[in-house]
Amino acid sequence: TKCTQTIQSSFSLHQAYWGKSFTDQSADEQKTQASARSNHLTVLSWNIDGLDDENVRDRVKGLLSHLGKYRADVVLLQELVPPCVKILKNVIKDDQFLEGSEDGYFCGILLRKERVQCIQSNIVKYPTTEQGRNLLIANVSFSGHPLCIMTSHLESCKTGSQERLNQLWRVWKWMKETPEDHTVIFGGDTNLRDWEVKKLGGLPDGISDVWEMLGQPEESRYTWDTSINDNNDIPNPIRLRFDRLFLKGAANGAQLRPESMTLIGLEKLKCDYFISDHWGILCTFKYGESEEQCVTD
Amino acid sequence: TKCTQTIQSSFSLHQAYWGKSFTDQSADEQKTQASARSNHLTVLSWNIDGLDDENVRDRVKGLLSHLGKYRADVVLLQELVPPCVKILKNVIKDDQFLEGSEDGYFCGILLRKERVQCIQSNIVKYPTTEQGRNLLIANVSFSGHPLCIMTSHLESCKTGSQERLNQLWRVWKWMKETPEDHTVIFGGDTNLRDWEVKKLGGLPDGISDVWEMLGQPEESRYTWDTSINDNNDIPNPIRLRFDRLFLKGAANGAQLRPESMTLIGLEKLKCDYFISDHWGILCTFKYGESEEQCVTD
DNA sequence: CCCGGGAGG
DNA sequence: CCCTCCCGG
Repeated sequence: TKCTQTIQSSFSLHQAYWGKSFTDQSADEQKTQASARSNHLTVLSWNIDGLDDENVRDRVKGLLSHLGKYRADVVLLQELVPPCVKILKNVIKDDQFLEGSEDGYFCGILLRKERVQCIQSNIVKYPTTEQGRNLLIANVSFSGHPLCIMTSHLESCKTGSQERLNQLWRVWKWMKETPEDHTVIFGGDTNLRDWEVKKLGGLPDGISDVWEMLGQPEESRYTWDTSINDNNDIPNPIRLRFDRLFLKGAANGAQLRPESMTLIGLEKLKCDYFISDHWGILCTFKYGESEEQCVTD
Repeated sequence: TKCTQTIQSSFSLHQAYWGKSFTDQSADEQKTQASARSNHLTVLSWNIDGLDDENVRDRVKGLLSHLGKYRADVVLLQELVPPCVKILKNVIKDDQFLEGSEDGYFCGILLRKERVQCIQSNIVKYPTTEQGRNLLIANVSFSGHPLCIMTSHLESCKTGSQERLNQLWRVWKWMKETPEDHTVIFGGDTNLRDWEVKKLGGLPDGISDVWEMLGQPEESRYTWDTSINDNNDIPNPIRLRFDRLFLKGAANGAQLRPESMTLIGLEKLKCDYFISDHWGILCTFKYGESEEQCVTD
């Protein structure tokens, strides 16, 4: 019976990812079609709270449902833990997996192989992290466009402010130093407070906050929100924009522009728990004409 | 016997102040002589930690010994509490007492009547204090010179930084607005960190830090020093210059200049405790020729 | 009246 | 992984 349970469980996890679990098939097909268009790129970033041991199986299943539903071209995960990675690899066969570490908790990048080809990947250490954080980078090709994908989980907690800003500075440095023919997308759990970015003098020239580019939509502002999410049993309503995407455009050629940003993971599981204490960010981008071409047209 | 004890205790307190308790009589006489010279002014500022209930009687006795030893013309005390005030008033008969409040803990000014005549006193509220702090002011006459004496205990703790700087700003404002024929001396527990003064752009024009005027003597730098003072059972060595004196010179006439600054209360009592967690500051000033007169001489 | 860590809301 | 309070170092 133990074996049967495992198979059934495994089956339900595969089913969660591969289908039959969502009723609105037409919406799924629309999304798949959007994603499949070669000038559209979808990116999903999510801190999945692998350090929380509550309701792990239900939560992983919920995660797989969302990954299967949206089939993002690029998935950026934070707080992965080895058991979770094992399950994801077992279920998801059409993605390439990059991981920031092998033990503890760490970031990961999932690339849909038929859409995004990895050229090179890189793990950058934060020399003064006290929480084992690092920066995970993938240089990829998407529809012939060179793209640099980055993710990280910056130092946590209010007390980690100084180190977090050190790390953010390093992320921005890497973005700036990426060859200028590459579009650069960073997505991750920055743990940033707005005043911290101000303290650094705002975003560097050439680097934009994707949420700001989209006009600061209120409904996708707070990615960590204890007024709704009670996974952490925090009684006070606190809402913060911890999870962010940064974009640096390529110097020439087609320009990648954000089209939409949606928060996911907002619904409770049957176990009365959310998939994570963070919402996920689903973001769509489109390659359009470059600025130069627009002007000369 | 209870009555007898009280009389004996009271006697020992009087003795602590009035004499027979210090062996180096010659040093005392020197100090008394210095103080008695009409162009010399002595100021003592001390946070006596009235909120600490340990060894109260021994500590008050120690305080009285120091007050009796130095007989400062002006004594500025912080963290006075009513029982302590009662004792001081009972023992010290030749001083005028000004108090910032009647309950809780508060500042006080003691003026040697035969040397310093109080013209007017004033209590200035800090509108946003969360710790009941205020500014106590005395306009006095010393050897015919108009003098404004101020003391305060600015908002405590690192977290009180913003409020503390509001209060400091207010102190400086009152110093600046004192009639220009008055010399102004502020002394008290400022709880300041050096970076906070920097944040305010340094000292205002016309106001000086007396410790700086004396060339920043290292031996009287730290008035709160857990590397020596273990009253608070803090194992880490932390040294801060919380207690400060500010001086604004008079616009004309004789100029008051600091001559020396000494920390007091550095010795442990028999009960293996210090009088306070702060050292006291004993400062001597001298009236000299005004700058104008120096130049024209 | 320092600082950091742990518990509880 | 919010905040505040309390305690110990």
